[in-house]
Amino acid sequence: MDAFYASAEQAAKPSLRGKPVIVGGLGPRGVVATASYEARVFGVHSAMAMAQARRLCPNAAFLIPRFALYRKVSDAVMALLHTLSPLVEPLSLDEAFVDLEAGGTEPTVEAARAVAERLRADIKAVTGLTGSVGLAGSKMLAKIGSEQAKPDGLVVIEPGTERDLLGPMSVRTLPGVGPATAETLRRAGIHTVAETREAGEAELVRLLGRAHGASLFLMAEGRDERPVVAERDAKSISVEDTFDVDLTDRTRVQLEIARLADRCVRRLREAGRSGRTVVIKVRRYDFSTLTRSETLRGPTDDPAVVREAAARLIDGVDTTAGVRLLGVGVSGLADYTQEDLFAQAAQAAQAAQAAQAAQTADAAHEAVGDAGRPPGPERPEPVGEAAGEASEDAEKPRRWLPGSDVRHAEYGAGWVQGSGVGRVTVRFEEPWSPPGRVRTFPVDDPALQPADPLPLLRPDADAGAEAAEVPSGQDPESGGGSERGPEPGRGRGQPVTSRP
DNA sequence: TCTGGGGTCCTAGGACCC
DNA sequence: TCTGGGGTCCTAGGACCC
Repeated sequence: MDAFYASAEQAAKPSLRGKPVIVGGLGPRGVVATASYEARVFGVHSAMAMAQARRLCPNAAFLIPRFALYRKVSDAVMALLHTLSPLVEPLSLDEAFVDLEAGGTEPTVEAARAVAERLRADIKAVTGLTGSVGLAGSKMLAKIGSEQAKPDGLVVIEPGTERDLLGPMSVRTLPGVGPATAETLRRAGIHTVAETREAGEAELVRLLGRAHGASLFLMAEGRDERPVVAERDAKSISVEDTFDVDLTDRTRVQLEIARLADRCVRRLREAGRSGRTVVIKVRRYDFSTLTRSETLRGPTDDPAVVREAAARLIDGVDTTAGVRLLGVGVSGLADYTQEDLFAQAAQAAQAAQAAQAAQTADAAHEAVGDAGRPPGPERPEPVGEAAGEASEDAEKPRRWLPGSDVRHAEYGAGWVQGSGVGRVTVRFEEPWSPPGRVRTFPVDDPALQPADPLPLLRPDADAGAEAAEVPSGQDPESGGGSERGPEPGRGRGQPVTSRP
């Protein structure tokens, strides 16, 4: 998808079409997630500090990301991809590899091009947004092609042309070559893909290490045999927060670590997983970053266990000079749910009894190591306890973040344009309306309420029975990630979501 | 008013084991 | 009693990607 978040915002907010839009963190330490093409003209790009983006392009619209919307659009696009092949490898919300051969597309440039053009039309019809396609014989070249195709284009890299195409390009074009690798290569006089190739595998391995050097050499030659792999299981789950102001108070640091641990476990449980290694991450005032980890005897999804491990780990870290970021993660994931862990705990207890009996009989023999132990929870707890569910703050003051959806009792759907000094400014428009007008309210105006994102395309009465069957009464707590829009992709022009 | 958040993979040293 | 050669696991850090 082209400038995905920014394009989705422009599609949702008619007044922003054709204008610079910058989506990202709006706090003092925010960075740009996506800049619209109009904003890129001013030099704004992803990962730039938001402060710098504001200097470069002060008249842009600055918006927080609305992931619930992006996820719905993404689901719709991914569903279209799955109609082409069972082998779809998502890289992020807005990008995926598709193995067309595995989907039965005739292996000719003409057939592949036809499939891709139809896909691009379908994406436009279903989401209202544009996407770009790279077609090639490998993942690396397909990706390079799709970047050349942006925005709203299609590029085919024909077999046999790969080496000539890559030769003059910057080595940064190759996947896996970032700032550090590029600098190492630059010092060795290597700037282009052709020079990388000429350096030879042995030299690249000497410069970059075994794995990196060897894979870079293959890529530089245009050789990339990596298969398209559908739905890989996550290997770790983590959460982290950067604070607007550095934390120095030790008790506050401990409190935040405990909160992060709970959030991390909540996500772990939502995924139906448990993990064995707990990691904390600390970024200090000077941006130096360290991690500390502890591996438990068995996987857990118990918030108390993760909280306690994280607390032990932060105990060993000096934070007196101030920390700007804290994180908690879990790796060594297993597919166990809490119920499974229970069954296992019971089994482990039985096994331990048996082992003890055997050991008593066998006392003179060599000791039994931990390796023989079946995995079990570090500390089993009743399933129903739900210790992770922190009590919600009942009366949090409402925060009106720019870009977020609202509904006014009288004026209808709109979005927050800005807020301050007790007032909030709302623009009332819908994705299918003309640009709307702005009104200002007191921040605590009861007529103004947060709302769910509207679909990007107007729900169409002619969309047919399928759309009509979508359950009405969209639930107000959508956006939690579990909700999925109605299945798209079965008919052209069907909206991503449907509302009553 | 410098530098988010969520991931993956690789390297390297030490412990430990056979 | 001058002391090899694997292999795995754990920890920590770093590069890279979107």
